[in-house]
Amino acid sequence: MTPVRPMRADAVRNRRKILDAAGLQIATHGPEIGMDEIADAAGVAVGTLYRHFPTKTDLLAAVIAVHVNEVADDAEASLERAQASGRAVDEVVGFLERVAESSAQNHAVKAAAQGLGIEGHGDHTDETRAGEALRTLLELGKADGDVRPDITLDDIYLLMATAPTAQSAIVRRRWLDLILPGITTTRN
Amino acid sequence: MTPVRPMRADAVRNRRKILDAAGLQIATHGPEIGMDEIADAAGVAVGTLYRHFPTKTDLLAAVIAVHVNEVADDAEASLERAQASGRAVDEVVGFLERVAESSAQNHAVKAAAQGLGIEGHGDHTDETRAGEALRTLLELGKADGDVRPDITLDDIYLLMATAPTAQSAIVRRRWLDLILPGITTTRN
Amino acid sequence: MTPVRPMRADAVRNRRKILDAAGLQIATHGPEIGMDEIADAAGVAVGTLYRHFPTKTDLLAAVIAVHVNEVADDAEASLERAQASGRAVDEVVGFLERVAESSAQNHAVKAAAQGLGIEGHGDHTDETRAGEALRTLLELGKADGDVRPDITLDDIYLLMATAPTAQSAIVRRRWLDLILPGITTTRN
Amino acid sequence: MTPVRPMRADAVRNRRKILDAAGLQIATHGPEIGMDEIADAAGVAVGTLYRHFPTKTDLLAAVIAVHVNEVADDAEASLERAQASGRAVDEVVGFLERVAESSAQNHAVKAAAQGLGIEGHGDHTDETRAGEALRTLLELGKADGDVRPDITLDDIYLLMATAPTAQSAIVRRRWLDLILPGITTTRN
DNA sequence: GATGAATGAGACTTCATTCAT
DNA sequence: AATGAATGAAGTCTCATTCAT
Repeated sequence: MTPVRPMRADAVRNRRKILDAAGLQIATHGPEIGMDEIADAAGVAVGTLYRHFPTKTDLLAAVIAVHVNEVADDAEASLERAQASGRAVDEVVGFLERVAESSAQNHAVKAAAQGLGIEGHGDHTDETRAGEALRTLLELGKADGDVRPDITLDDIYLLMATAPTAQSAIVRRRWLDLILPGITTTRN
Repeated sequence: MTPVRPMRADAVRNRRKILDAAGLQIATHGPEIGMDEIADAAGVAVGTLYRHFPTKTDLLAAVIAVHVNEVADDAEASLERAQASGRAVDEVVGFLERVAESSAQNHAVKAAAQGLGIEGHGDHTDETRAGEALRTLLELGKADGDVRPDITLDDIYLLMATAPTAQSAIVRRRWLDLILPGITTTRN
Repeated sequence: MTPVRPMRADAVRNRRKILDAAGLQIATHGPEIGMDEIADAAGVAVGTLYRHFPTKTDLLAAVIAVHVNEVADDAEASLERAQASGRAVDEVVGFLERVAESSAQNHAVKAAAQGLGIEGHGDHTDETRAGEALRTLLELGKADGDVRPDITLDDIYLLMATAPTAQSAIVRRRWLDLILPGITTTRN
Repeated sequence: MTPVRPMRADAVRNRRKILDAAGLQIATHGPEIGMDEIADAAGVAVGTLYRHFPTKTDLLAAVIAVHVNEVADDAEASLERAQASGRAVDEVVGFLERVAESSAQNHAVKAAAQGLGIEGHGDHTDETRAGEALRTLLELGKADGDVRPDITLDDIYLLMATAPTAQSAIVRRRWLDLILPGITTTRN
């Protein structure tokens, strides 16, 4: 699966620079940002950008994939902590909080989240990783009696997709407060 | 406040045709739909479209205003029914359900909803109407003991803004189920 | 078949300007000339060019169609003269001479000629007109005993397609001399 | 005249691979084929291609030169056979037939042929070889009384340049039939 | 007022050529 | 000497907006 010949060091560096710049530009100006601007921001020429991502769509997909990857990492880390601490609900809550917090990546992340539950073309590895970690996390929470027994993985995806990512910390916190009673059994 | 010279009858008709067409086209194809397509769908020429709305932004704003207006109507109707029936929570829930249901109007409605709570350019009459009706509705619900006492108008706006408007009826219903425990006192 | 609403006068003017400019530019610089250059040469903006011809291919096709049309006119005129004068061979020769002479239109005409016998998408009217006139012309020439009896319309097309359109008058004349013995019965 | 430092064996090999690939690609896709595609087809990297041919134009010229060389070989072989057999006309005809037959090389060959009579940059050796052989061949034919006495070398070049190289065998054969009466004295 | 043709900046993408590895 | 990544000018086409009819 790995390419026979590894990428040249500078190519790798450029790929990352482009991905970073694209993520930032898209987050700042939305996906309608021009390819030239992204190339500028990455400090490369357009041609280089197109060598790495033959199409704007490809670039967008790659940016989303990066986020899906990060989300998957986060989910797995959350699960590990939950297994160590025994406080699964807290990790569920923390996970949702952080997802909503990725406001910087705005639309892209939301699209990624929706992709998690809905679409997904190409390598689904990260989607799967995230899904499995989150499912286990939920089970742990249910076993603890802290997560409502009818909550499913799709519910989490739905909340991820509707999180107010572009809002202030206060609003995001309030959103969590509104959402939590629906997924936890906490009496309040 | 009313314009000195009233609009010619056909101009009024055109304005409505354009607004309807724009709403539909935007809902169907997103806001990146071309002005020509909208004009076509409205059965007028672009020039006419631009006479009524000097800018695409203006048109979008007008489309949103229409929805804000509808939402305001809905809010007031909900309030009236609540006052008659004494079941305010039900009306709050129904209201949120219908808002989420405006999926056909997709992006536009969400923008409208966000506009409600956050921005608001031009005539705020409808925003005000909606706000007042909803606030009263919430008070009624709290008085009944059915709505959590800490729920504010902004909370409703936040939920409206994050409703999964573009999803299926099942998903929207599930979202309501997840959301309701956060705003009601219902034990379940 | 004719559009209900006739083209606006200025649109017609522009269409012609574009077609003329395109013909000249293509003849001068080949079909790889840029759309912007053609627009400039026509004295219009690119947008106008694209309004009239949605695609470069469409423009090329239109330019060719113009030439096919001219060739058809020429063929019919040749036939008429032949019927009047009774000298069909002379008209065949003259026709071929003029076709080779359209050097200004270079590749485009050659493509058109090839299109006559081979391809042809859309309105074949002119192809048909040219074909019928030329066929009759050949029959006349054969009846006179001046055109070899085995010469077919396709032979004429083949010669049109291989005429040295881009060469000097002297070369074109020499080409005719080389070609004529093959189609005429003239003893020399 | 020979380079001081002989090419390295692998460089020679690469040069030939490139030339072959270029010839094939150009014949298949036309001269607008990309340098990368040619390099790929040759199994080398673009850099290597550019080391051998500093410019696309240079590469095209080299491809043409290959064909000119082949044509020269063909012309000389034809002459030799004519001298042996005493049937010069047959060799003229055969030569033209084979030239038209190089359809695979399409545009390139035609460009080469035109180059023969008109341009010619760099080493004219092959042009000269071809010219001398063909001229002698014509003289032989005229001496036999089979080739029209007014036919010149330029006439042959003109026919080579206008041969329907890209057409089917049937069409090419028909073209020969049309052309031959112009250059031979054969009564038919 | 309505119409729809014209405008032209800007978007995405390609490709001959250069240059670091 | 080969490799293939980087460059960036240029090409085709779109679309919000203007303006002659």
